[in-house]
Amino acid sequence: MSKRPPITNRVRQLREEHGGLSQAALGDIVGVTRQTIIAIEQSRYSPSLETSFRIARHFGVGLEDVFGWEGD
Amino acid sequence: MSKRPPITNRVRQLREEHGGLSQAALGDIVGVTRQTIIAIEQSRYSPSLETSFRIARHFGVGLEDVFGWEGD
DNA sequence: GGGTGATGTCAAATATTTTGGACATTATCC
DNA sequence: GGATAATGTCCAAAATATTTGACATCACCC
Repeated sequence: MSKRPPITNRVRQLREEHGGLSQAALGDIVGVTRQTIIAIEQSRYSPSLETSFRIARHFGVGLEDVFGWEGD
Repeated sequence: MSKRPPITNRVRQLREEHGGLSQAALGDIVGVTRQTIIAIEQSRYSPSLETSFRIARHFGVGLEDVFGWEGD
Protein backbone atom coordinates (compact mmCIF):
# COMPACT_ATOMS: atom_id res chain seq x y z
CA MET A 1 0.00 0.00 0.00
CA SER A 2 2.82 2.36 -0.65
CA LYS A 3 4.34 1.81 -4.06
CA ARG A 4 2.38 3.89 -6.50
CA PRO A 5 -1.17 3.09 -5.53
CA PRO A 6 -3.81 2.16 -8.14
CA ILE A 7 -5.37 5.56 -7.76
CA THR A 8 -5.59 8.30 -10.34
CA ASN A 9 -6.17 11.95 -9.55
CA ARG A 10 -7.11 15.15 -11.28
CA VAL A 11 -5.72 17.56 -8.71
CA ARG A 12 -3.49 19.28 -11.19
CA GLN A 13 -6.27 19.86 -13.68
CA LEU A 14 -8.58 21.13 -10.99
CA ARG A 15 -5.94 23.58 -9.84
CA GLU A 16 -5.55 24.90 -13.33
CA GLU A 17 -9.28 25.14 -13.84
CA HIS A 18 -9.50 27.15 -10.68
CA GLY A 19 -7.50 30.15 -11.72
CA GLY A 20 -4.12 28.50 -11.74
CA LEU A 21 -4.08 27.92 -8.02
CA SER A 22 -0.52 27.02 -7.03
CA GLN A 23 0.45 23.83 -5.22
CA ALA A 24 1.56 25.87 -2.23
CA ALA A 25 -1.70 27.80 -2.12
CA LEU A 26 -3.78 24.63 -2.31
CA GLY A 27 -1.66 23.10 0.42
CA ASP A 28 -2.29 26.07 2.68
CA ILE A 29 -6.01 25.92 2.05
CA VAL A 30 -6.43 22.24 2.81
CA GLY A 31 -3.89 22.23 5.62
CA VAL A 32 -1.00 20.24 4.18
CA THR A 33 2.35 21.25 2.80
CA ARG A 34 3.37 21.91 -0.73
CA GLN A 35 5.30 18.66 -0.82
CA THR A 36 2.23 16.69 0.06
CA ILE A 37 0.36 18.19 -2.88
CA ILE A 38 3.26 17.36 -5.17
CA ALA A 39 3.38 13.78 -3.91
CA ILE A 40 -0.34 13.35 -4.40
CA GLU A 41 -0.27 14.78 -7.92
CA GLN A 42 2.55 12.42 -8.75
CA SER A 43 0.75 9.49 -7.15
CA ARG A 44 3.70 8.75 -4.92
CA TYR A 45 1.45 7.57 -2.15
CA SER A 46 -2.21 7.48 -1.32
CA PRO A 47 -3.29 10.35 0.90
CA SER A 48 -5.51 10.02 3.92
CA LEU A 49 -9.23 10.05 3.35
CA GLU A 50 -9.42 13.28 5.27
CA THR A 51 -6.92 15.08 3.07
CA SER A 52 -8.71 13.71 0.03
CA PHE A 53 -12.06 15.02 1.24
CA ARG A 54 -10.59 18.45 1.97
CA ILE A 55 -9.18 18.74 -1.52
CA ALA A 56 -12.39 17.60 -3.20
CA ARG A 57 -14.57 19.85 -1.12
CA HIS A 58 -12.40 22.87 -1.75
CA PHE A 59 -13.04 22.44 -5.45
CA GLY A 60 -16.69 21.83 -4.69
CA VAL A 61 -16.78 18.35 -6.16
CA GLY A 62 -17.12 14.75 -5.01
CA LEU A 63 -14.28 12.49 -3.98
CA GLU A 64 -14.54 10.40 -7.11
CA ASP A 65 -14.44 13.49 -9.28
CA VAL A 66 -10.91 13.99 -8.04
CA PHE A 67 -9.67 10.49 -7.36
CA GLY A 68 -10.27 7.42 -9.48
CA TRP A 69 -9.79 3.73 -8.91
CA GLU A 70 -7.83 1.95 -11.62
CA GLY A 71 -9.76 -1.15 -12.33
CA ASP A 72 -13.12 0.51 -12.67
CA MET B 1 -5.39 14.83 11.33
CA SER B 2 -5.43 12.11 13.91
CA LYS B 3 -8.00 12.74 16.60
CA ARG B 4 -11.35 11.48 15.41
CA PRO B 5 -11.59 12.83 11.90
CA PRO B 6 -14.74 14.58 10.60
CA ILE B 7 -15.61 11.52 8.58
CA THR B 8 -18.57 9.22 8.97
CA ASN B 9 -18.76 5.69 7.66
CA ARG B 10 -21.28 2.97 7.02
CA VAL B 11 -18.91 0.02 6.99
CA ARG B 12 -20.72 -1.77 9.74
CA GLN B 13 -24.10 -1.46 8.05
CA LEU B 14 -22.68 -2.60 4.75
CA ARG B 15 -21.16 -5.65 6.41
CA GLU B 16 -24.48 -6.57 7.92
CA GLU B 17 -26.30 -6.00 4.67
CA HIS B 18 -23.87 -8.33 2.98
CA GLY B 19 -24.68 -11.50 4.81
CA GLY B 20 -23.20 -10.55 8.14
CA LEU B 21 -19.67 -10.48 6.85
CA SER B 22 -17.35 -10.42 9.86
CA GLN B 23 -14.74 -7.74 10.49
CA ALA B 24 -12.00 -10.32 10.11
CA ALA B 25 -13.42 -11.57 6.82
CA LEU B 26 -13.72 -8.07 5.40
CA GLY B 27 -10.19 -7.34 6.50
CA ASP B 28 -8.91 -10.40 4.68
CA ILE B 29 -10.76 -9.47 1.54
CA VAL B 30 -9.51 -5.91 1.35
CA GLY B 31 -6.04 -6.74 2.58
CA VAL B 32 -5.94 -5.21 6.03
CA THR B 33 -6.22 -6.63 9.52
CA ARG B 34 -9.22 -7.02 11.72
CA GLN B 35 -7.95 -4.20 13.94
CA THR B 36 -7.91 -1.80 11.05
CA ILE B 37 -11.55 -2.52 10.27
CA ILE B 38 -12.45 -1.99 13.91
CA ALA B 39 -10.57 1.31 14.01
CA ILE B 40 -12.25 2.52 10.85
CA GLU B 41 -15.73 1.57 12.05
CA GLN B 42 -15.05 3.43 15.27
CA SER B 43 -13.64 6.43 13.40
CA ARG B 44 -10.45 6.27 15.35
CA TYR B 45 -8.46 7.57 12.41
CA SER B 46 -8.97 8.27 8.75
CA PRO B 47 -7.84 5.37 6.59
CA SER B 48 -5.79 5.72 3.47
CA LEU B 49 -7.62 6.46 0.27
CA GLU B 50 -6.54 3.10 -1.06
CA THR B 51 -8.03 1.15 1.83
CA SER B 52 -11.19 3.23 1.50
CA PHE B 53 -11.50 2.44 -2.19
CA ARG B 54 -10.97 -1.27 -1.59
CA ILE B 55 -13.76 -1.36 0.98
CA ALA B 56 -16.19 0.58 -1.17
CA ARG B 57 -15.48 -1.45 -4.25
CA HIS B 58 -15.88 -4.74 -2.44
CA PHE B 59 -19.41 -3.71 -1.59
CA GLY B 60 -19.87 -2.50 -5.13
CA VAL B 61 -20.58 1.09 -4.20
CA GLY B 62 -18.96 4.50 -4.48
CA LEU B 63 -16.59 6.01 -1.95
CA GLU B 64 -19.15 8.51 -0.74
CA ASP B 65 -21.70 5.76 -0.25
CA VAL B 66 -19.42 4.43 2.47
CA PHE B 67 -17.70 7.51 3.83
CA GLY B 68 -19.25 10.90 4.46
CA TRP B 69 -17.86 14.32 5.18
CA GLU B 70 -19.30 16.01 8.23
CA GLY B 71 -20.05 19.49 7.14
CA ASP B 72 -21.82 18.56 3.96
C1' DG C 1 21.64 40.45 -15.45
C1' DG C 2 19.05 40.23 -11.01
C1' DG C 3 14.57 39.38 -8.85
C1' DT C 4 10.38 36.48 -8.09
C1' DG C 5 6.98 32.67 -8.31
C1' DA C 6 6.10 27.98 -9.44
C1' DT C 7 7.56 23.34 -9.69
C1' DG C 8 10.56 19.57 -8.49
C1' DT C 9 14.03 16.66 -5.81
C1' DC C 10 16.40 14.99 -1.89
C1' DA C 11 17.12 13.61 2.82
C1' DA C 12 16.05 13.46 7.65
C1' DA C 13 12.71 14.03 11.34
C1' DT C 14 8.04 13.59 13.03
C1' DA C 15 3.24 11.99 12.97
C1' DT C 16 -0.11 8.77 11.78
C1' DT C 17 -1.76 4.45 10.16
C1' DT C 18 -1.41 -0.45 10.28
C1' DT C 19 0.14 -4.64 12.20
C1' DG C 20 0.65 -8.61 15.54
C1' DG C 21 -0.23 -10.75 19.70
C1' DA C 22 -2.42 -11.40 24.11
C1' DC C 23 -6.44 -11.25 26.60
C1' DA C 24 -11.74 -10.21 27.99
C1' DT C 25 -16.60 -10.46 26.85
C1' DT C 26 -20.79 -12.17 24.93
C1' DA C 27 -23.50 -15.37 22.41
C1' DT C 28 -24.32 -19.76 20.37
C1' DC C 29 -23.95 -24.67 19.83
C1' DC C 30 -22.85 -29.40 21.25
C1' DG D 1 -19.79 -27.07 31.14
C1' DG D 2 -16.54 -26.71 27.20
C1' DA D 3 -15.79 -25.18 22.34
C1' DT D 4 -16.11 -21.77 18.91
C1' DA D 5 -17.02 -17.32 16.41
C1' DA D 6 -17.40 -12.38 16.73
C1' DT D 7 -16.33 -8.07 18.76
C1' DG D 8 -13.51 -5.22 21.58
C1' DT D 9 -9.29 -3.35 24.27
C1' DC D 10 -4.41 -2.58 25.15
C1' DC D 11 0.28 -2.18 23.84
C1' DA D 12 4.47 -2.09 21.24
C1' DA D 13 6.45 -2.30 16.61
C1' DA D 14 6.69 -1.78 11.79
C1' DA D 15 5.23 0.66 7.80
C1' DT D 16 3.66 4.65 5.56
C1' DA D 17 2.26 9.55 5.24
C1' DT D 18 3.49 14.20 6.16
C1' DT D 19 6.61 17.88 7.49
C1' DT D 20 10.69 20.79 7.28
C1' DG D 21 14.44 22.82 5.09
C1' DA D 22 17.75 23.25 1.54
C1' DC D 23 18.74 23.51 -3.08
C1' DA D 24 17.96 23.33 -8.60
C1' DT D 25 15.49 24.64 -12.67
C1' DC D 26 12.52 27.20 -15.60
C1' DA D 27 9.84 31.07 -17.00
C1' DC D 28 8.68 35.74 -16.58
C1' DC D 29 9.31 40.49 -15.71
C1' DC D 30 11.97 44.76 -14.79
